[in-house]
Amino acid sequence: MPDKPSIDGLEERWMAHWDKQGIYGFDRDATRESVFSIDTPPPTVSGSLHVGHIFSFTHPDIVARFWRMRGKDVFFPMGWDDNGLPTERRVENYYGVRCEPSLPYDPSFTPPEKPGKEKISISRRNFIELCVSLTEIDEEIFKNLFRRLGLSIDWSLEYSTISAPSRAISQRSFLEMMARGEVYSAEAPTLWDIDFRTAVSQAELVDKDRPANYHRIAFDRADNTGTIDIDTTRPELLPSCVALVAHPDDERYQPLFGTMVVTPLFGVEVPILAHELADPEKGTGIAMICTFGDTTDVVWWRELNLPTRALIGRDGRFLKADFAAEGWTTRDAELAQEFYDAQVQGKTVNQARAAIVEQLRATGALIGDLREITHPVKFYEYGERPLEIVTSRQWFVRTLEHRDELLARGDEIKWHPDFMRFRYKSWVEGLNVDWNISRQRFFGVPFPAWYPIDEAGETNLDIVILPNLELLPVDPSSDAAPGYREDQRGQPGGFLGDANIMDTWATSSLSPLIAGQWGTDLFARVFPMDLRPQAHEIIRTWLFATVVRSHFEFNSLPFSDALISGWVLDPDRKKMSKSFGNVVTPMPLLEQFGADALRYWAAGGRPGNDTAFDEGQMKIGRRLGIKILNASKFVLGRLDGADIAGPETVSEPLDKDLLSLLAKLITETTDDFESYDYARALERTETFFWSFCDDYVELVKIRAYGGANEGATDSARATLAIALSVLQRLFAPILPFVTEEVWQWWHVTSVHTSSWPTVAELPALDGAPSGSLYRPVCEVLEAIRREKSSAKVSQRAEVASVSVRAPAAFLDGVRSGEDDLKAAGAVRLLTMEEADDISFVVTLVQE
RNA sequence: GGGCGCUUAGCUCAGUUGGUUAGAGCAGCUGAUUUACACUCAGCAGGUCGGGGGUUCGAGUCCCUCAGCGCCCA
Repeated sequence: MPDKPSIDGLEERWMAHWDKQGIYGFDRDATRESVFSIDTPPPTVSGSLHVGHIFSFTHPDIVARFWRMRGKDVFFPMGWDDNGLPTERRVENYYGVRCEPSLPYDPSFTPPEKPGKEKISISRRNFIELCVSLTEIDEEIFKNLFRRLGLSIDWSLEYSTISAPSRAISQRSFLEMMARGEVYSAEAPTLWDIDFRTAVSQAELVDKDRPANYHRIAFDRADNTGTIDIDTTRPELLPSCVALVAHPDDERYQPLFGTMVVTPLFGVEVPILAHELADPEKGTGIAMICTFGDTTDVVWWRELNLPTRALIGRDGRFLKADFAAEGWTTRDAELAQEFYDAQVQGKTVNQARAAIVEQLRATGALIGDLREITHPVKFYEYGERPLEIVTSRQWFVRTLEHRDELLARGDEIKWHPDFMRFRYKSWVEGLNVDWNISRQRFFGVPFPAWYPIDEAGETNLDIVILPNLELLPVDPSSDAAPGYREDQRGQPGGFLGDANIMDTWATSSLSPLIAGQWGTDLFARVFPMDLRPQAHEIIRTWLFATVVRSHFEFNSLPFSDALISGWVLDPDRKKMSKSFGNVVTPMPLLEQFGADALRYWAAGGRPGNDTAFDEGQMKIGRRLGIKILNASKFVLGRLDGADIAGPETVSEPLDKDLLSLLAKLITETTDDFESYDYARALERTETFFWSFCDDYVELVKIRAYGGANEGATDSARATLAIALSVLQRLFAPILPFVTEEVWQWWHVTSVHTSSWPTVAELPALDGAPSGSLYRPVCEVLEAIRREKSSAKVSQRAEVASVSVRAPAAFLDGVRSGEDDLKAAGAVRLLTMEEADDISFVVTLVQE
């Protein structure tokens, strides 16, 4: 025990010690019943580290530490989500490169020190190599932070979502879904980002409010009896128009249902149809359906069996169109073609809009002025331009037809806090397309699939060649299809590898399988997991996807409980995010306040509660740590090391009463931790601890030094020792470093592998109501202090007399601490008199 | 448009199933000072519990309603 204990430098010392002792290692022989398993969120390492990582990873660590002390074999792995578009973007910006799949591999390529003005095009393999090497560096930085924070991770269980084992598991799960018919490929309208040139899924959409203009356009009725006006924000899609639509109850349009109109400029005949999704309040109440302007168009197209006239290409420019083609009834195909070829084809959306609007105005089909509006537009979450919907071949997981089962799974989860179940429910209820898991990108898990090329050189996408499980992981763009030679790639009679990669969530949703090493004996020892800790913004992605995969693969939940952390808000209560520029980086904070102090702040964030970044709380946490050091030093200094007395030594009623309060604290905090209310447990423990230091320790200080009554001295010492031991352990899950420090002053093993305190280890209580003695004593002590404070004298100043008038029960309490009160308050005379009300008269010794 | 949260002291938040005079910490103010701790201790002050209505012997807590903030879904 040091003379001057210090809060600084504890992290380094104890981390090294824990590593050496391997105290957080998972017992590979543990049975499922004895295990508490955590499906740790694999952070996206290409994102920047911020204080939110401290916040949200502290929470599961507190839970892990609690259950470890409760005797569970805690399975607490760590993974890194490195595959996916965020990493690609980071590599592109970090090195100034761009992936160009048509380029050959350059084994001698080294990236420039600093990114140049122009992006360098490199091969897919070179690009992926950069992704791998950069994520390794990023992962090391994250790992350092998490170790410094004291997360009780078993680092031998570390994984990454792009590693070979992860790829093998991801591909295996895909193949099993194929075999069960849960995944399919189809040519379908696809949400498409024209900059990243990839499909995205519904879960990756965000609505952004954007200004737009309503254009009122007149369609001639086919029988020349007049015109129908529609409002649209996307007049450029006029050549893709396949119908007009109004609400079936809309009396204005009811007579027109089934009749035909003619599109302006292009002269294509389209029907007027009825559908509930048409909003009578919006514009003129009748809308044009184009293939495809938005997701509602897709619904109309599907449900009304409309033709496809998709004209926007994967680069966001208009494709070729043939107005004389079969299925198009065009009044003057030649005229339409001429205008389209000259003004629309090859143009971007904005260019085409300008040309079409100009022509509409010239022909008089544009009615009145444009009307400015602001409306929500769908974007890919990382995208800069609105999504388009293009037709492409993609892999889909069947979620829509399992909606009811998936909703039932959501009900089965124990959510902390409970109201988070609504996030899941409303998401599942709002699903409108199957889960698209294929991406036209580079750094991800490839689909284990090839397609045969016939003798004529045509690829047959309807025949999928799949590998055997023992070959996994495979890369169809470098591994030949089973039964083929590499030189048959792309040749007539040969094969073609599937060039797509999987969505990041398609792999990270297998985190329980990856961390649990599916296919080995470990898996059954940890699955289904006990806990999924995560942030609420990824309920619709990671949590939902994990439930889907586990439902299909095991017909079970992947975890029983979900612990949802809130956000870290800046002091102005705005969400911390890179784009706001209000992100706080954690390392300087760790250095300034220490890990325990940051954990203290994080522990104040109840499940689901957004929590303001607050250095004040960190200071308080640091102060608490210092107090624990000093209080421990004092109490342990009162005990002669060797003869720490057991519970049977506690003889004084006042001491027993204090311990009865401690028993209550143990019961309550244990309940709190079991129900994931670590914040409440901390609050109770902290309150008890400060009162213990300021009141109890002060009261028994003199007695504990030793005096005439040996039994009373031993009783005080034993009580101090018991309380200290319990308090150190109650704080341990939240403040692992300082509690380890003080624990090892009097124990040879770690506090983190000690057993959680129980009421049973305390002295048997006499059944007296908790605090009935201790509290009156504290009240008298307070009265004495108050008097000294208002007289502006030292707390050590002598008191001539204290007279207490109170009911008998209160006086019994005071009597139990009579000697302690006189010693602690420097009181010469303490008198008691029975009365109905409580009152004190404190008379100081006159100087 | 539907849903979910939140609104309590200057600030950050507790307040379990309705029950004495609504709590804590920080900040503020007044003091104390060397035998665990100035990285300390004691004390004081500070609130119409977002507004309105209702149920009840009794409402921060339950019901209705309005307002503001935040988020989720469409």
